[in-house]
Amino acid sequence: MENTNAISKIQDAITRNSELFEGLAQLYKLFGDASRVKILVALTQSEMCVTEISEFLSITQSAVSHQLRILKSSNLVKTRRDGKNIIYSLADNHVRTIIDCGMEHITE
Amino acid sequence: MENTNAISKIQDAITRNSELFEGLAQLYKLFGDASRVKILVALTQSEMCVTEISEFLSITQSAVSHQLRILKSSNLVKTRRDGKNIIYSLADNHVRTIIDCGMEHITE
DNA sequence: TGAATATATGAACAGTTGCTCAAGTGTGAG
DNA sequence: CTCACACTTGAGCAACTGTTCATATATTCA
Repeated sequence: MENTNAISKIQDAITRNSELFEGLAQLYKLFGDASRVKILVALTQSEMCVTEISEFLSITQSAVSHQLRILKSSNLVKTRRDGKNIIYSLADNHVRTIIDCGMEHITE
Repeated sequence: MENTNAISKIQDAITRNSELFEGLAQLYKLFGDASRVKILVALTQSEMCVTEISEFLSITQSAVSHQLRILKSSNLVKTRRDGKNIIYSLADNHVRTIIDCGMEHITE
């Protein structure tokens, strides 16, 4: 049964790299919420402060702040202070790539 | 304030395409679970039946079946029957691309 | 310093998710 | 037909998520 054998090699590989795929799922979970995706998409275009973001999402500033905290602690966005404002921007270019990748699947 | 104006254009664009980004989030939600990611990764290597999948995930065959139903109704996987078995495979190549895309972010 | 603005944080709560268990459907072998 | 095997389905439930509300912190300006 060489076919079954090939499959058990795949299964082994996945079992061995279990943590890696859990990390992958964890990453995708961040993109799996409409508010967060919209925030990230907005930030691909320009850096923004919290108030600006909460203006176009129909959720409170508090909710935006909660989401931004999640995105920041996952290193998808970074911050800098500008007077009273805290300006959020993408931490790296992977975010753009990942969004584009998903968009391609959807808009086909 | 031309900068604020630029930002409100971004905000408009996101508000107008709101449904699109909700779809994007919906897509990523599918990849946002370790069991599902592992299933999808396995299927990038070879088609497999339900029992084979449940062998390397430490969850019951029933749980696998539930997840496969989600993946199938979202058109990420397709099925064919072979005797008593139902063989699952990827519905298209976007799944591979999306997984690769995420892996690149993680393994840096 | 005190008021106003911008953001963060914690508690609480409704909605969702992924699992298990039990029971069901479908297929092939004897 | 009946039994065994492969898979599906629905109910139930514990855990998790995203939001709101109330409150706290930080900065600027008068």
